[in-house]
Amino acid sequence: MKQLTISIQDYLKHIYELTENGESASTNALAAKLKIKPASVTGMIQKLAAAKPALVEYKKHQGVTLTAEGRKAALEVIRHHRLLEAWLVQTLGYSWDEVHEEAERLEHVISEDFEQRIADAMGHPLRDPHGELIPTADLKMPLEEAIPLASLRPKQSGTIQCVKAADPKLLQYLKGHGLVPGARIEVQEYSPFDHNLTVKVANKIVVLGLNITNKIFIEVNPPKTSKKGR
Amino acid sequence: MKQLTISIQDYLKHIYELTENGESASTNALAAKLKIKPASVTGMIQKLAAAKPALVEYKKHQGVTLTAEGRKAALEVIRHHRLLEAWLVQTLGYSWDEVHEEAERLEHVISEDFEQRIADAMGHPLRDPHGELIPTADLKMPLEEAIPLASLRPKQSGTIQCVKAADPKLLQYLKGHGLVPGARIEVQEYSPFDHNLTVKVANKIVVLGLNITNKIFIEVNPPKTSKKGR
DNA sequence: ATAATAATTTAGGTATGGCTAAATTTTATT
DNA sequence: AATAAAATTTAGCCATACCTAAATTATTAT
Repeated sequence: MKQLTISIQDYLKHIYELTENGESASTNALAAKLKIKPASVTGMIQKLAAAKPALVEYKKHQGVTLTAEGRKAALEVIRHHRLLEAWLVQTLGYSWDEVHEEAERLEHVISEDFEQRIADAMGHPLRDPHGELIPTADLKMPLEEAIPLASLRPKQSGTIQCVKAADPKLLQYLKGHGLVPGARIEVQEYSPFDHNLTVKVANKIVVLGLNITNKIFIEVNPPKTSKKGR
Repeated sequence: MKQLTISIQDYLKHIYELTENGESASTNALAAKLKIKPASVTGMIQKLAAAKPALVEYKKHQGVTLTAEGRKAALEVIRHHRLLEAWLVQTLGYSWDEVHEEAERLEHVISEDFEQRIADAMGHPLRDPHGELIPTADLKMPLEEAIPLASLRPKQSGTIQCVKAADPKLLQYLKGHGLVPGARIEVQEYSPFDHNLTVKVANKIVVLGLNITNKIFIEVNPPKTSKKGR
């Protein structure tokens, strides 16, 4: 497979993220995510669909999905990104709200050799500093067991696995409340009208809106049934 | 100063290297170094000379030199490159013949923040793994005291400071003979016709041609005069 | 000094990957 | 079903940075 341009790598990565839920990625959504105009997106996806091994599946007015080829390429970029984030945090003391931007540029230029060296150096981590799963070296995405905090209800508890956010301000805010991967969390109240959740983390009580609870992913503790063990 | 394209950064870096000796860089030499056609170089240097703060000084058919602006930009890239080489060798176990290519791509995308973090982490090294001087944070190139091995004659001795070579094969060869920065070296014979030097390094004798002795830079020991101290 | 050669520049072309404005579809509303 | 609104595509432009071929200028040799 030939070397893809940085631009194409970016398209594929963002298409991957938009299609993770199984839906196809719309021109507009892609344009918004890439911060370019929709018309430019149309041009590029036509090119990606026409490529010799097609990288995307595309029919006019129906959005795009990745082909197997395209997905491989996307996972390669995502693997680079997440390994880099982990590595920058571990070895250069970046905080989790600073790494994204740096990794965003480095992900396109590091060699496979570099990728392997940092993966080895870190002992092949499963997740990046935000808790996002890192695609394996053979480019398969591990299965995510965690579910959105938004789907939990009072009495349920678990451990934060992943925080899907990039905005530095938000990340700083979350860290300030102890809402980081590894933290244990317990839902205390649910407000059905605004979908706010009152939760306990780090021995403190916080009320979180849907905007936030949708971005925090939890591995849920088994419900305590009548006190017989398992 | 606005952000320069990768292409422009590369031009400036190579112009810097070609003009270190004080001469101007010819279109042809630049083209050879950049591995592009001379016609393309002409176009670009015209653009660089016409830039709002001019980056190069250029008169038709007379080659280019850097302006103060251009030199700053070149030194920034070179600082990135050399810090990265040192960093990759120190933390990821790259060997000195492997780092160049990787640094070549990374140098254009790392942030100033990244630059500072690795410089701090390494304690602000003076030289990279080849012994090349690293421009300071305020973009001044330290003065090189070392002189080419080619200019030494029998009885002279010194320490290798720098090996100006990028070709991996050559670098491996040199390392195999102990011709690395820090090694002590003593000239034993000089052959005036082919300019070969017979030298002693690491307790072994090697004969080196001008191609090599021009690339190894030595900090010379003071001559042993009659045995009175200094 | 002239001719041959080498170096450099000009002219015109290509591929990438953006943009705007206008045309077309699709979707939603009445 | 007709129309309004939104999404998408087409068409035509622009900048970057490379290329080839031809023209020009410099340099070198006779």
